[in-house]
Amino acid sequence: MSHEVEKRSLAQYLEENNLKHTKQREAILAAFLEASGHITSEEIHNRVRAEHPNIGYTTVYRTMKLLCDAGLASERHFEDGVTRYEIEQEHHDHLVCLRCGKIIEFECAMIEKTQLEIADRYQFRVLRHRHELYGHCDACERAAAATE
Amino acid sequence: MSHEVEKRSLAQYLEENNLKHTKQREAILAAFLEASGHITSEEIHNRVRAEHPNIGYTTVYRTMKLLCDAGLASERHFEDGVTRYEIEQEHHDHLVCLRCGKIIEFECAMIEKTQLEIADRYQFRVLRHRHELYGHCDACERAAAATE
DNA sequence: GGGCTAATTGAAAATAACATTCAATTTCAA
DNA sequence: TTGAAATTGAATGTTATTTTCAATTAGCCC
Repeated sequence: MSHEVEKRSLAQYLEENNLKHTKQREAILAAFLEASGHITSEEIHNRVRAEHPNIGYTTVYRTMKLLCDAGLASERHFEDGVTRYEIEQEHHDHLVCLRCGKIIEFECAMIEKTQLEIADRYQFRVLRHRHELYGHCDACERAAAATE
Repeated sequence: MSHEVEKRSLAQYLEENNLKHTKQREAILAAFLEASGHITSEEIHNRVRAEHPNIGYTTVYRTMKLLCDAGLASERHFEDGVTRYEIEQEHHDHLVCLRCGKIIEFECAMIEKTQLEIADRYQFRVLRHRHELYGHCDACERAAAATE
């Protein structure tokens, strides 16, 4: 059994908030963690149903919201309008391929630092941020070149 | 009459694409430009109706899409899930206040440059990007402090 | 272990934002 | 002016997400 840390973290959150520990919540957490990031509710639902065929969409939505509140997941809105969830951990930013949808993560301390300087200039207190570069990944760029 | 440049720009786009110049399109463009950025379709619709009570939502949606194609506007998806349009011009990024919704624009050549270096590292071709810092603006931060 | 009560579930219906359809209207080139 | 093609807007369709509500379940108390 993996994801012990996250399971315990969820259990703690449930307990602290007088919420109940259900197999649905456990299953959804597992499915989400196994998928390793940037997953939609629909994808989570599909994965969960493989093991637990009668867990509904609704429960997936609700549970993902709960995982966000619990600090285990966070919502992301890329430019296709569908909400995706990612594992809440060290902050990272994204390269998003507009052709194949591939998502690459990156981090850059220099940019993070510059951001804060800019915010300072406007007396703005930064709580979180998003930084996404949209374009074509290597494979798609080659494919596009080959087609022309 | 202001916004002459944009009007001419739209007229040119319509002509080049064998599209027609209608008063609805002109009115929507004017309402959009007067609003100065980060506006939703609904807000545009409200503004347009003040002058032209029988222009429908549909026409606003379609026209905003057209203005995007024409390069006069561009779509933005902040974290509330509603599409907003902004005037297409020099690229800039955003500070978004989570309390009052205020949106401040900023630019930073250093960050732009660093971005490209990162993309290079992944053989990624950047077509566009978004960079948003979410937090509290000065006024809201003070308000929050006063409440506590 | 059984009872109890509040939390949870899931199917269905509701909502919100946006897209499409289609008949009626309008633009504009000839 | 005319007529074909584009446009409009009301209504309807979609898609993603949320709410409702009756039925079920978790987990404390005995």
